[in-house]
Amino acid sequence: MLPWRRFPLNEVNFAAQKLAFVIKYSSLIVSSGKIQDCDGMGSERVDTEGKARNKEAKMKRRKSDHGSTRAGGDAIKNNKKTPKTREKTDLGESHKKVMVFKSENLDSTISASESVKETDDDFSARKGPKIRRVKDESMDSDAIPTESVKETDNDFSARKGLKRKWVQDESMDSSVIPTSKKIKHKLGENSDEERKTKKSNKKMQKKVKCEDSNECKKPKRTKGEIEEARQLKIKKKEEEEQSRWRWWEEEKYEDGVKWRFLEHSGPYFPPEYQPLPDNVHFYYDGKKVKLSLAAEEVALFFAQMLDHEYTTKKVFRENFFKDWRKEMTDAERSLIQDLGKCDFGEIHAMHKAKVEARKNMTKEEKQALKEANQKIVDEFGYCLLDHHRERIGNFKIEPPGLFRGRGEHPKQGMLKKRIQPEDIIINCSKEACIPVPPAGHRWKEVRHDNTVTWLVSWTENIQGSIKYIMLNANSKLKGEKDWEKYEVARKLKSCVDNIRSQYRSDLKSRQMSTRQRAVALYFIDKLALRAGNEKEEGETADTVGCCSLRVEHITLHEQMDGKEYVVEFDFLGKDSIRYYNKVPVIKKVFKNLKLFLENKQPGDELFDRLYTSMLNKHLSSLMPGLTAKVFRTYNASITLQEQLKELTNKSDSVAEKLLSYNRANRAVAILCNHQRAPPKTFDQSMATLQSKIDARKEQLALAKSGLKQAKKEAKAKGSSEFKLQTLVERKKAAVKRCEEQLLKMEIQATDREENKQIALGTSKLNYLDPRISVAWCKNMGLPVDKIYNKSQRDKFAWAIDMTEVDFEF
DNA sequence: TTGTATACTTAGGAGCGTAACA
DNA sequence: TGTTACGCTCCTAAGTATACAA
Repeated sequence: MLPWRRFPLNEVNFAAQKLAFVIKYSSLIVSSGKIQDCDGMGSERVDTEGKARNKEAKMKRRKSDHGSTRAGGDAIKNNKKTPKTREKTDLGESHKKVMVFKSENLDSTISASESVKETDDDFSARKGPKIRRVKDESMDSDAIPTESVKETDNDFSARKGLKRKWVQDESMDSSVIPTSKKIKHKLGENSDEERKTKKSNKKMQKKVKCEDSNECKKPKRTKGEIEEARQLKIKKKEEEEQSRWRWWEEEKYEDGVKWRFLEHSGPYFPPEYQPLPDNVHFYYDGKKVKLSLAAEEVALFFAQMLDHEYTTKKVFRENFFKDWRKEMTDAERSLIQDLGKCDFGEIHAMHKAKVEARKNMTKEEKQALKEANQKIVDEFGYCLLDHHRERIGNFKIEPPGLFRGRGEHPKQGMLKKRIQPEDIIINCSKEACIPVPPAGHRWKEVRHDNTVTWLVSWTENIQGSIKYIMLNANSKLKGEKDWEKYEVARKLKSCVDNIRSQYRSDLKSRQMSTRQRAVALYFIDKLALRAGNEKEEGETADTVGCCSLRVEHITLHEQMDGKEYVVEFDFLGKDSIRYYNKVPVIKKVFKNLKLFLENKQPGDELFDRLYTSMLNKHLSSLMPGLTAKVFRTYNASITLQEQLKELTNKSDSVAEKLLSYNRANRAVAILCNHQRAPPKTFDQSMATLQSKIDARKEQLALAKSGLKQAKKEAKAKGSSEFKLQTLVERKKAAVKRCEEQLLKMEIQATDREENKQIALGTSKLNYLDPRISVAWCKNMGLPVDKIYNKSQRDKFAWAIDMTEVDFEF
């Protein structure tokens, strides 16, 4: 049976869930929908007072906890501070029994002999005075034997260890580096030209379309021309391959040094604001008002967004109006007091017309625009890093506009100010040509720091955070980091069993903070949750990760859906994406969670004695370089590898193999909760596809009855009738064709439905060791470009080049 | 020791171009 | 030939992790 057949159309809504059953960690199903609008759930549940209280209490505890380590453990503090909790720590009869961990999945790491006993004594010890004498040894780095972290020959760190002392290459001298072309900053220079061209072209546009439609047509290419183009493509590919910097064959610099020579053209600034044309007006309270340039520009930002839901949100409108008024003159400010009385209609219409015009540009206009953009890329889009020309990822300064935070962001609608050269810090080599600032301007600073990878930085005004211009994903600096990331994750593979044993035994630690750490680690490992750093309140949307989970985010069920000890998670994670999951956990985790919840309000922190910094410090003591994030990479990659093994056969067709690859990828995306908003036209396109399927089914039925009829006639008139025999053959072929088309459509429908809310790209680009995919392609006899597009192949060039068929993550 | 700054990765959406299809 | 769906690129927000200064 083909894999897709496992999910017939009428069950596709459950496809993602079903798919999750084939994942090793069967409890990882995320059966949620995505929250587009954080309705009551978030805001109702958020007990802001509780959060503030929480934070303060946590801070105090942080101080006392540090002290308590010396004083004999935080259990004492716990007793002092929360007597009620202490009274309620009787975990019942079950703790008198010997507990044996279920031997499945993650749990399998604990053997029967390792099963943990937890008796009332343990708890009374935690409660009683004895604890005062108990030294906290749980943080002892010896807990995991260092021998367990073995390095293999191909280990990255081993490679690091073999570091060759960097010999100053004479050719790196700035005098030898070809001087970059004269760097010229054209603050908005292009836009004028473009606008003029567009204007004149616009007039001609319809004429050209009607009169010269024949000229616009591409002349049909001859066979020779097609072959020539093919050869050219191959040649280009070869050239590209030859000119590729094979940095993975070179030695790394000493720690911290990122480059020896760096030269670039600086950032590309967005065009200056162009005032509204005379026939476009803003109205306040029904009266025409001519705004100052600064106020007009901000009004345009708002008008441009009128079709977006953002502009209907109270917070967005209030923030916008507040910031807009700051840009107004005194007179404007005293006049414009109510956003509801503002009429941006004409400005909005002008913007829409511009968008429409851009869509309707002629081929020539589009080509001219493309060339102009290419020119900008050529000038600003590359830098010289050591000997090599590297592509820059984001060389354009972010244009001003209204801040679009995700979810219920308290700062949405605020004005994102225009960045000036005076805000910009340039980073390049001392020997390099320093980029020239736009005429009449100067840079904030020029520095020469080769321990960082950024070329340009500035501080944005919304959150006060620093923005950077860095290299493209296919660059050495990014690739090397990526490789290193996967090597650390691979290293975790060799010691994950020990780490799991450790946190399992920590589940019955006498120290509350150690228990909390153990439960958090259990979640991070089992569910691939993010660490959950602390966030400044009121600065961002109310989202959480593992360590910042609050009481309101989990519900405990002793029994649920026929399973024991189920934890129901419901919270907003990164980007305000909802995480909803019902997970059976081991009894010890469940009991601990019960304990952590005691005497807490919904807005209180679940892990009130845990910080990501503590957690990571502990993890790095278990394995160098280990942080919470590494578990996500490790579990994602190992899941892909296992799923590929499970789902694919060498005898499968190419289509089947690719479907299996996507399914394995999808399993990881579900694990990591990578969701996307269903495409706007999803229902419509599914309906269209379904009607096509129905039509095809009818067609098939007709074809089948036609075939039956033809066979009947042929039989009646005898097999010698040649014409009738041909007709039968033709009908047979029609039926076959119909069936194949139907099959194809059904696969398409299933695949589309399964992918409705799942984003595969994020895991593919950030979590899946590319060497697994490359080795799989080699094993399956598939070209890598079946699974990686051009830019992905560039990003993973190191993996494509070095991976052998027998690679194991 | 703790808060803050900094550097970097991870993330989903918008918009555009193009392949597939009727 | 026109329409539609989808893949790709760009954009920038939102995380993680750590270095550093008070």
